[in-house]
Amino acid sequence: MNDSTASRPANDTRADDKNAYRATLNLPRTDFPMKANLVQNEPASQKRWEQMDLYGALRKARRGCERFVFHDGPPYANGSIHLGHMMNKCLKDFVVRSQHMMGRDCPFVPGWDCHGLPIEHKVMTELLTGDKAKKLESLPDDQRKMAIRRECQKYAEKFQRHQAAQMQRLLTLGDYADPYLTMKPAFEGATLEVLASLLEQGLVYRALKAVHWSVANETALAEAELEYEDREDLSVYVDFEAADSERVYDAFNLPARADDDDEEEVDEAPPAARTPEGRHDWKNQPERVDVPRPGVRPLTRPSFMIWTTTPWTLPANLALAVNPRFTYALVWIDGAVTVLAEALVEKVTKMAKAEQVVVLATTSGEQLVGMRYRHPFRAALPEFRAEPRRLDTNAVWTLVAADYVTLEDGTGLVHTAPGHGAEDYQTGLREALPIYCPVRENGTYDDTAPDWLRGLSVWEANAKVADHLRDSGHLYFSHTFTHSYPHDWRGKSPVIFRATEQWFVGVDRPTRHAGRSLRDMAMQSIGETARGAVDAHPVRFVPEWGQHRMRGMLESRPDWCISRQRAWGLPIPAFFTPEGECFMTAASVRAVAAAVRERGSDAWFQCAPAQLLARYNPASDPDLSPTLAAALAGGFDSLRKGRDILDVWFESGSSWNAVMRERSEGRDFPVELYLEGSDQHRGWFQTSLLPALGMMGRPPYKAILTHGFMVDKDGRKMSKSLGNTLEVEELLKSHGADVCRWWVASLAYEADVKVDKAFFDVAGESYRKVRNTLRFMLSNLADFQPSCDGRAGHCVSLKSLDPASLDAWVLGEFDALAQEVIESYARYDFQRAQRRLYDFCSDTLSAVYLAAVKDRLYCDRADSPRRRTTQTVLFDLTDGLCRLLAPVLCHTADEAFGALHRPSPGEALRCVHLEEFLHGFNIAADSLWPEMMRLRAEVMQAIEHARKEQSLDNPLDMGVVLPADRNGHDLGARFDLRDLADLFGVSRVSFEAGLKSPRITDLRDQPRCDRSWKRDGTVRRRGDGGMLSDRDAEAVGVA
RNA sequence: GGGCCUGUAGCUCAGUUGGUUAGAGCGCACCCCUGAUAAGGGUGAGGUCGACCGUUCGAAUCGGUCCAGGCCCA
Repeated sequence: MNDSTASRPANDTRADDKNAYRATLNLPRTDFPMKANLVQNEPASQKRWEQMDLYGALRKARRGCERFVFHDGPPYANGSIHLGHMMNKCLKDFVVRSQHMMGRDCPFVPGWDCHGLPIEHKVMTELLTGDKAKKLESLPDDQRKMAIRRECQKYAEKFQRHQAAQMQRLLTLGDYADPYLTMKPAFEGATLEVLASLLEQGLVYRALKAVHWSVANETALAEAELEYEDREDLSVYVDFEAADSERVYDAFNLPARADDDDEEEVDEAPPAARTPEGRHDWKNQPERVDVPRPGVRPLTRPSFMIWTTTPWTLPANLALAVNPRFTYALVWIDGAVTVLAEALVEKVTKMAKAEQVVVLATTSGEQLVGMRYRHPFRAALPEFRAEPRRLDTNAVWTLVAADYVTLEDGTGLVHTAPGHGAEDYQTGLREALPIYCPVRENGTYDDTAPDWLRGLSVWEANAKVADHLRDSGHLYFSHTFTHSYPHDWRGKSPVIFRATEQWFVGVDRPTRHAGRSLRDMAMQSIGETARGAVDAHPVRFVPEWGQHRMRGMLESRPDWCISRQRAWGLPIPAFFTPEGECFMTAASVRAVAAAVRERGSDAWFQCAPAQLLARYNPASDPDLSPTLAAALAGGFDSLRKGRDILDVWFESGSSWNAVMRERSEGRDFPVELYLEGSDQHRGWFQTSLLPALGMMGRPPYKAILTHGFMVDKDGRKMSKSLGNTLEVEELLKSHGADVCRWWVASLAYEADVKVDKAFFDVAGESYRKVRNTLRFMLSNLADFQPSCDGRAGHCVSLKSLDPASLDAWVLGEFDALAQEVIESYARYDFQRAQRRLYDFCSDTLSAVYLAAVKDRLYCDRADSPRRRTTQTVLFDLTDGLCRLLAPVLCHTADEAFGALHRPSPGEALRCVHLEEFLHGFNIAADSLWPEMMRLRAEVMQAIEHARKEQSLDNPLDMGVVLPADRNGHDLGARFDLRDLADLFGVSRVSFEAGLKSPRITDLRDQPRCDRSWKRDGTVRRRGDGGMLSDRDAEAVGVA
């Protein structure tokens, strides 16, 4: 039993040999290695947890407990995980594991975003570089799309598996056996059901939107499918005549002509003749016009000059944009009066080689807003189709304000065609202009264009329009020039901007929820007070400023365009009658959703309309218009399937329905928490919020937690081109998952996070400190048998612990630690938890408690009550500490936990992840301990002083005399002097009344114990010939 | 250009409602131990709190401007 007495010093004659009694000590030993070897050992933990089905076991163990439902935002199934994923997944795992350890039932289903352009783009690039391109082109549309879709699916599956493996290598816990994938049939069906619900409420509509359009391929293109190449184009400067000359001159503050009695109007003649280059040929005019003087109102009609490199878009011109903050000049240029930005007058007139330029007046752009003008070759507007939004045809052909107008090029007035430009489109929406596009899919003008352009292609139209403008006197100047222009990445053909029919979710339309709009509901749900009532339980934002961010975005967001013209995605199940009428009702979508649940979204491309609508009955569809009802009466055979697919954001934004509600039969809605990067305020947080509000009337989450982005050590963004990125795989290979997790836990994640290789070395250092602390405790429990399951063991009841003892002190410290760490986990303040845990290991344990109890652990008789008490404390501390560390250091905590609870033969290894937190031991430490610890700091300084002044190096050569009372505290009577000596690392301690501060005494003339090396005053020569203190003599068994 | 956010010792972070000489840890320097040893312990030096202006008896903290950086837009 007591093996320390088994052997005696081999050569007890050499009393000065410091190692004489070494063999009689209870020195630490353990199999828990100092070197973690995480890279080798973590996969073993991973395998162990898989074999015991840790996730399933937890589900079972927590069944019926309070539920904490946490929902994963799906990363895109493309490439390897990067640092951002690593942080995100670690943070999520801290939540999952800490909630479990708080005793909650916390299911977690990892998910992947599988559809969408990036995958389709990658796959198409591969298909096109191979020799399959020709074959693909020759296939009918549905078959071609199926061929692409099959490749995309393989690609998505491959990278989903790849990323899942990487995330598991990060030791994250979740239902990896059954993740959610947005391309799974059940998910797709559930997404369509969300769409049906919005459709049912009239929130989904079809309208025009300007998009990049490939004329050659007759398809819309995404930004990623564009390549910019140089192209030569015709650049034109065009005069748009003002409709009301006097109003323009008023805006420039030119005094009215009081001397003209007859209120002579300005010249109504057409603009002056032009030179072949388009300049005004004022010298050759029959009646020469005098040059007006500055400040005097001219008699000629003024024009607004614009510049464009796409003359073919001029037929669709509906407005001119000015920047309200710029100064505009009224300029006489060779016989004509024109308005353009003051700063550009010189540039423009020099370029056109103008001969006579006089600035007559200036005014601010703001003054020009609202002015009307005449279109240079259209007298009247075409009929505009009724749109599901308000149109203001009075706004057509007026000057509007736009802050994107710059002074870099052109004239400071921007030709605006809402059907042919992104900014133009936005301006059009804002000003309630029609989205007018007279260009057909094949790039030719339709019948609404002027007759001299009808049927012409836009590329031919450029010159024609310029000629027409020149002939009519509206062309000021033209020249060809080369610029970078978007081209179709496949055909390399130039792309145009063209308004097309798209599907939208309207955010300002009344829903069935008390008639409130999605926008109003969204504002209320995030606790926004400005618009009226606040939700009883608004979404909680961590950190709080997330609410500000979301508010700003919700306030200004336009309707949501949910359609894309691609192959790899979930089709929008709209049909078209032969007459071109669109057919898509809630009931028809639900019928298609049923088919999709069975066959996947491939069904759309593989089945005939009649099959897709097998579960649809027009007779019982309340949403069917009379004309549609008539069209469908004869069956579905004549229907054509729509070619749009859903925005992938709509799919991931429906995951609360497709994953959480479906898997829990509706119970898990709303979920507790969404946790993503701050970019998701516009992304997933919002695209989840709107559909959920529409369908369920409330947000899908109770709280939103956001984290910042990874930047390099200088605070710059990380990018491959800057070469400042780090690979997760390499970090895992060089440091292991636990060190990476430890690092993530240490972050102030709400702001941007600086990353550098060196930071992981630092994290590794502090990890080792924690690990060594655990190791040291384990190594002093090698001979300790905890009492459990009724078996006899060495545990000592801690109930009777002296509150002034070191043991009571450290247990009190643990209680405070546990409380704070658990609270921090609950608040998602992992940084605080990590810090407290580190400080506890490094300071409370390693530097103070363990250093102090070392002597009794090594030198006391192995089964002395004092040693066994301390071992009991060590055991409990290690147990409690492993649990607190487990959510972060999931491998190391489990490894240490296993080493602590050594299983008997045939017994299963205990897993810390199935345990719960220990909230503390309820041991009250003496209230004088804080004072004693302050005293300790002073003793340390005094010791340091003694080293320098008295050349006393070894603290065991010192004694400490303490003030018996301090600040009214009677210290002398309470504490165990041996505890205090150990606490200071000296040989002995005494108290002295009236002393102000600690005093160091020199004990070098006192005998030293050969075994404990202490000079405690009881050391004398013993029966075995050695110099031993009383305690050590007893431990060795000599008198 | 707009919205939101960040900026405290070389590095990572604390600093409660504005109130004494601004605190930790890492790193660094010096020292101790050699019975936690590719460990452990002690002491110490480091900051005009991004810059400037203002409010106040008093500002890292409140207000304004600017600079640098990030996310999302344009």
